Amino acid sequence: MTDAAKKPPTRETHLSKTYAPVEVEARRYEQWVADGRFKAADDSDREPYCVVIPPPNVTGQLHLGHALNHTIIDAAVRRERMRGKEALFLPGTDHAGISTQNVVERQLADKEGVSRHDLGREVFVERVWEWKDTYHERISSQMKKIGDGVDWSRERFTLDDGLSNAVQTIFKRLYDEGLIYRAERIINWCPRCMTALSDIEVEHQDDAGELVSMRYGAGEDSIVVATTRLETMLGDTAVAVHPDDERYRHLVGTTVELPFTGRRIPIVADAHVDPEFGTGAVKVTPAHDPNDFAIGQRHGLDSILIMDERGVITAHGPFEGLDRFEARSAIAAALRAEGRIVAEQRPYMHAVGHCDRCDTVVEPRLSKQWFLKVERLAKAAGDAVRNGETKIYPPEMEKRYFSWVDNLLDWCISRQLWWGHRIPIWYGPNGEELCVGPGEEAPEGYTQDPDVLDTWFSSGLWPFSTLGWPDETPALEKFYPTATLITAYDIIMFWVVRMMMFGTFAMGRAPFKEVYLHGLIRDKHGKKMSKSSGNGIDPLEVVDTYGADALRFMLARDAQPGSDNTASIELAEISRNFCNKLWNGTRFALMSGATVDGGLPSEPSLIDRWILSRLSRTVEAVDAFLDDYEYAKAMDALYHFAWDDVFDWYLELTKPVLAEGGAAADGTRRVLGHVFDQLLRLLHPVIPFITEELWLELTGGEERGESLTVAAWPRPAGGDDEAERLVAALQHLVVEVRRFRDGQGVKPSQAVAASLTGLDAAGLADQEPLIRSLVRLDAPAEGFEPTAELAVSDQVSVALDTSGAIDVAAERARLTKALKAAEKELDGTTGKLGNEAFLAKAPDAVVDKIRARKATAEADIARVTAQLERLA
RNA sequence: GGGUGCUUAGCUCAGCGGUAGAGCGCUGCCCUUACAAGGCAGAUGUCACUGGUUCGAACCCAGUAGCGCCCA
Repeated sequence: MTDAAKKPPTRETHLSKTYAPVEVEARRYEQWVADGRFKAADDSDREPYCVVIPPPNVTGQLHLGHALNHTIIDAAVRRERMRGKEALFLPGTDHAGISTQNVVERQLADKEGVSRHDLGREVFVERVWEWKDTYHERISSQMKKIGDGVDWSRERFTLDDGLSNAVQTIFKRLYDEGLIYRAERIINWCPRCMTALSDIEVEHQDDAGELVSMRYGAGEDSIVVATTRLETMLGDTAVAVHPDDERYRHLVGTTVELPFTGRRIPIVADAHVDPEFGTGAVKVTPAHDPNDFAIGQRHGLDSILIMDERGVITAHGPFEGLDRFEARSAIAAALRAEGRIVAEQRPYMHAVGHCDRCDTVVEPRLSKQWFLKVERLAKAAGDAVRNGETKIYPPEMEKRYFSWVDNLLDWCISRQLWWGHRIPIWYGPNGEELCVGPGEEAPEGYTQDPDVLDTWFSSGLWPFSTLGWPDETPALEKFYPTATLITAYDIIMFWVVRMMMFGTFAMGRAPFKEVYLHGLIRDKHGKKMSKSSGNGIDPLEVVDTYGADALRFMLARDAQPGSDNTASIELAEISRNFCNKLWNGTRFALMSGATVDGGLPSEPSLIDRWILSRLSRTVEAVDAFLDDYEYAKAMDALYHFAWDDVFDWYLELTKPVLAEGGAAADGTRRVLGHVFDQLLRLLHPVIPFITEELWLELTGGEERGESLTVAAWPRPAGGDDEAERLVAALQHLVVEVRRFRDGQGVKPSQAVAASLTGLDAAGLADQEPLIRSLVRLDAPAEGFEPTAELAVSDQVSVALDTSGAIDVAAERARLTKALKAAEKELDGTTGKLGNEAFLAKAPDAVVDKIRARKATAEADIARVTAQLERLA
């Protein structure tokens, strides 16, 4: 035998002693992009797998919620790429109309002291584009840092030419089908953003206001109404009561004088009035309240706007020029002076709508706006899920989806902004209205509607506009409908429903086969993370400190369908530790001569069979979990396989074998190489950087232009029950001996003479040298006199000479405890088996199991009792 | 007010009808040349409460309380 065959070949590695992510990550990402690893082809024969990114706001920055979202998407796409699909993670950003315009306006005001009106529309929009270009770079670099494997050549922006064309195209189609119309309605108006909002851009918060009851008119014919928005009384055009309300029946049809205005307003009967609320009489302000508007329509009442677009009172009279909240107090004072205030309830908690962009109290306001008629579109969007065309994960989220799609009201799509897609409607000199499609021109003398469309109108087209629609592009042909949409559940109504509506309308097919809705990120106290509450964790800081892989692993190992994620910096540290363990485990395997050359041995040893079986079971589990978006469970399975099976046991078990050298060592080195090869593949979708670095080192594939990004995803090779059973017995034996040694205060490094009996019967005879090596048991020398005997199982026992007095008390305490546990088990099982009803009704399998447990308990009691007696 | 979800070890969460689990934290021992960002061993629970169904309930049903989310 040559020296080379005898000694395990060790390998030089240039892997550092601890894992240094920052150095590895930037280099790897650049290489992947340079090698086109994330580029998808439109013309391949591979099955398509496409996920479009939920477009972040182009002028924003990524927070942990994005990091979670991107991790899940990226892991899904990377896995499918490894499974041989034509995988496309399609990136892009949206223009975020209101918030971007707000930010730029604020900056102009602060730095230059000018408003957008000073600059004019054209110049202002140019300035926003400059702003966009600057911030776009920030988003892209953040995505690169967290490892998003996107096809950068396909990146889109909601305001780019192609997507603008898509917006104009669908607008025209919807308009021509009568699904887009202009109407005067009560809409949500933000007096600060000075634009209309859709219903879902209004956030309701419970605010402490006041409920004021006041008397209109005087004497017999007077009536008391209550309101939280006192200032709107200037626009009242009626008082309404329920038609069956006896208290007011005599007043219906009469009029009452409205204070300050000199107007007489009618008292009308309307069945929608709740006679239980307040006095049962309500003031009616059709121009400033949706319910009042409906009453106004039914009774032919006037609508009087009393404020301008900034919320300043315009009604003639003493309150003109006051802000709406100043007017509220001024009117209260004036009413009080006239003795009209009947009651005041303060504080009065009630839901108040706020602008979700700037938190200003929203003013319901009569206004002429463009609307999308949603009934038909929403029906199709709902049906796509009902008939299984699109499957929602987790299924509980369907309820949330249906509750939106089935109760949708017409969508106000016009915004009084300059940053966005301008509405393609032109008005003629004689009041003509013309919708201009792509490539068409409005006639001379026409002027375009000044408003732009809601940002969500363009993001609703995202799954097909980004693939080239309305052109029939190869990309659209290949990748639509996309495989899955992955996004947080709080965006169902904003985005998911709208893409489903537009997708079914424009394409005739729903845009996704599956929708996976993940949770939100909260801090460790369960609070939603936000900048304002100061509990936000910046994902880029985590990347700089612990690495992108640690960030991704942290997020993925906590991602359970249907529940929110808790994040804290400690969790990132735990994940970093896992990466470091993986690094060192692989480094050790390499130094031990792990190799992927030569294939697996034809007759693997018991421990090799065992780890291959564990590997196969792990592959099966991981696949099943990932197919159901069970990331937390998949990560848990991998974590335990890696750390418990591979690092804690297998590496230790191979040490003596490899030190011995020879044919056995040669086989083990190949199994070792295979196990790490497969483990790194399994982990790659979630922690791509470190796995790529290690895998290339293991396989030497870099010179051959290989990459883990396109390596084949593992397949289960089959379990080995016998090997698992035998190694479990071996582990049990090892743990028992260690526990005994520990209890006796024997140092781990101290060798102890011992004889082992019964290994044959346990099927572990061949493993004796391995066992001795693991727990430092020397062969008994001549004149061996054991001082203690350990009954490890029915079959195996270990006699040891601990070279000194046995700590009888410690051992007795331990055995007594074991005895008590066994007795409790015996009691429980005996009780069950003595129960006629249990024997009669429980399934046979359960009864058998209880019988087996009883037998085990009895054997344990006998064994432990004997040992206790021997100790005495 | 209407929906909806949650309550399991100190913390974050799995388990969802047949021996209560994981990670972190905690205790003791160990710098055993892969890793102290580590190793070995160990302790830890009236599974929110009250009833019910069942041979058997953390798990199913009903109610109560607390917390959260969505919508008005």
